[in-house]
Amino acid sequence: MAADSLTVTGRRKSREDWIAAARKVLVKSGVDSVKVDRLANDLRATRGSFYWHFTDRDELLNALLHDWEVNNYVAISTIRARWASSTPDLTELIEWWVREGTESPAFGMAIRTWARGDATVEDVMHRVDNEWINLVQLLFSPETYDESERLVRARVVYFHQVGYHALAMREPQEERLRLIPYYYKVLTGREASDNLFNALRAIGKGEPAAPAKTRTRAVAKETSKRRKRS
Amino acid sequence: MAADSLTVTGRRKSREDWIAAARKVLVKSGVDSVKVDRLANDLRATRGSFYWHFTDRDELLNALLHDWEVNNYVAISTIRARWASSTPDLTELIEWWVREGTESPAFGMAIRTWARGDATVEDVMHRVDNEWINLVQLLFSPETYDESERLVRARVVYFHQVGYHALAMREPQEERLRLIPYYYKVLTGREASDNLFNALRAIGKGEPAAPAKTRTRAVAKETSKRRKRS
DNA sequence: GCTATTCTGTACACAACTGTATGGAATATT
DNA sequence: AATATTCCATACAGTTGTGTACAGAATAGC
Repeated sequence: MAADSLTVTGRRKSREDWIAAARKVLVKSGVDSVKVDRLANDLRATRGSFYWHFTDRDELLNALLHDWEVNNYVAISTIRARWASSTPDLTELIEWWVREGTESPAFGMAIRTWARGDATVEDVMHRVDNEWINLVQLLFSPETYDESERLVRARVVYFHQVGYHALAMREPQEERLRLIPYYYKVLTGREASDNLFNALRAIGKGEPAAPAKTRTRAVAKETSKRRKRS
Repeated sequence: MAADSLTVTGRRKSREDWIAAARKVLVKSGVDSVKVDRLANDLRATRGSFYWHFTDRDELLNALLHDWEVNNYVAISTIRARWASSTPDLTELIEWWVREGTESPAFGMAIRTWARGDATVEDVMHRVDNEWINLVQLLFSPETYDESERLVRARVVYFHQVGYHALAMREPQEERLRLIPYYYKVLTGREASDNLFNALRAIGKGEPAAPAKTRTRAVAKETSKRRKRS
């Protein structure tokens, strides 16, 4: 439990250690830079270890993709569950997105680029994106908005969020929080609620970022089935 | 002039041939897949040729980045010029973005991923993004919107567009065009203008896509100065 | 047609990777 | 403590890639 998840010196390397190291490289330099050879260096281990945990470089890549997929589904259904009992509100999403730090969005971006050259990855990505868009649509009730506008509003909310990450914006948290009510207004067409202001205040004070933690945790244990990369 | 820009069989390979081939790989698989070795295969040439045109693999990469930057500035200042003489309207941007086909946005995405691992690329990207956002802000007059709302509206427009590309949405042109008036309404808060409908009709009929051509044309000739990749 | 210049292929030296085989270290089990 | 199991380092064989050197082909200039 006394984890030092960075270089993981000393103790033996678990499957998850390799995946974590791989994710770091994936995020920073893309799939093609994920070389077991370099990971071994990073982890101060040898490739011998790797090939005990994984049959293949491909299996590692599968694990990476699978983790991302699962993390997203977890996030989506958590929010969906919350929205089943109370009125859906953009605040919930904003909170989630603001809290997910810097690692998780970068992971997403890496996946998206990867998807351009690999049909399997692209499929996963599209499935996840569709789920998100479906979720966001719940924000706009069918009574108030017609079918097409609902779709478009949901897309704008989601695209805008993904775009934000794509730009790798690095503005101070303070400024980001300051602007959020404006986003709320532009995206929903309504003035920001008290709910939102309270949530922002909480985030500003550095509350324990529960959601972010959930999203980062590795999940897959056995994805073994070989996936052919196009 | 009788170009067959794909495999470029027969005739000698120009610097631009190499760059074009490289861009194709960059877009599909990321920087780290841009290997002079493979490009030579693709072009049915040998590495000997490459190393006459370029001192380095790095020089090729520089050229790629430089092209992207210039293409963007060209686009931005074209629109800015148009908006100097007539009232800025989102229609102009939408036209531009819809027309730029599938290659150019993918190029942008590749650059964005590349930027995560290379500070120089990141700088270029941020400069370009800022220029775009400044441009888009012209859509929202300071008389009608306060400073922060202007910024946020411009961002939402731009982020949303980048996000759209990040998702690699592939819906039929028809459907895309159908939804555009809704986007217009959501993004500006106003109903779509006649202008827009006319523009959409023109695009629907497959007008010569002038802007897209401009953006795709290679530009750099000598970028030689070596850039250190982090 | 001859010469100068521009471009390309081939050969060489070496670095970065993948995957396999295997002996033995580290840890758990009794 | 002895034994079984899990995990890792090393050595080997092969592929992919970078960059240099140089001879000579292709093209342009005269």
